[in-house]
Amino acid sequence: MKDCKLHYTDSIHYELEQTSRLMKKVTTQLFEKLEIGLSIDEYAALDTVSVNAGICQRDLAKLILKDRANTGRILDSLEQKGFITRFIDTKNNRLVKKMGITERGLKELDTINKKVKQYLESVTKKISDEDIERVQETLKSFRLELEKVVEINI
Amino acid sequence: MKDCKLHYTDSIHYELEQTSRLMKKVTTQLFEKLEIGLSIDEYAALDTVSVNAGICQRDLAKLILKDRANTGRILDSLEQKGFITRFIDTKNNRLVKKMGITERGLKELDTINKKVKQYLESVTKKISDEDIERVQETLKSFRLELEKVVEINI
DNA sequence: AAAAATATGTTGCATTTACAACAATATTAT
DNA sequence: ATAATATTGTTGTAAATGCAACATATTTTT
Repeated sequence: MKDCKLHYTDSIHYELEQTSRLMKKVTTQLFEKLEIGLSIDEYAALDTVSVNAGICQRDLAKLILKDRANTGRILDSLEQKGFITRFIDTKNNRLVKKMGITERGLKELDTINKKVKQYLESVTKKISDEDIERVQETLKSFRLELEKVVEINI
Repeated sequence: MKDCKLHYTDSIHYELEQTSRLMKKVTTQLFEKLEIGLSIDEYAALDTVSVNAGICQRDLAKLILKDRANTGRILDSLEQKGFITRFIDTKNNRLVKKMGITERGLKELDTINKKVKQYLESVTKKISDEDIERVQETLKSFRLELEKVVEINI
């Protein structure tokens, strides 16, 4: 049945989407099993805020690649749980909502990282660090190429 | 602000999810621009059926990694457009819905492939074939590891 | 033979997600 | 100075997605 043409299930597009989808599933299940009170998206946002203190919402949206609407909603939840604080400030003379992680947020982040670390490592330990790194680098240049082509308006 | 811990935006999880999301966006925009009358998911299903004649719905769901419900809906659409035919058959003595691609479906698939090919190649041409292949292989073993861990019930 | 478990597909619903429209403010162009 | 454009965030809505429940039929267990 197979011919020499490149079919969907043989493409890098397929491999990427499937792996990414699976990874998300694994992580979601892990978060549920460990009874972590945050969604993965909330965790990703919290972690990103923790290393980018004073970032504004739109810039965060670009980093976590959600649109502005969803980023705002995720932050609402994190703020309501007391893990971040938001404050009005200016960036290029424009009013923006900046944010920072709270003490409680830092503590929570640390707890989650400790809980999750060994589980996530068990998934990647079968693959050599070199391979992981190489994949990550290639993916990044791939992603940067994609960014040139895609029309995003965040 | 950065410390030596591995943060979300430095992880392979991040790189995978972002690249995959971007790729989907690029492909969706491409399909719209070229006025292709199928969604990417429909295209993926159609292409997969074309190389797996007589596959049943559940097995297809496993390949395209959608759940049974969505796979059924995608196939409804493809059948309604006349690109596949479905028929009842048995597999291990159980009644299943099998399917095959129609003449029209084959023609459509060919048209889409011709339209899309050069555009998709332009995205990956900046990256060497070796790198692409290596990434694909590593992703596959990564995905297989993930499959051992995740609980799927399709 | 009856009951329990398994395989397959469909339906309904709740969540997630993206996109468009809007509001408010600041900058740039005319 | 006034109008047009750009930046940022919020709200509303429609589409996609996954999950649980159901329906049907078959196999396995008791």
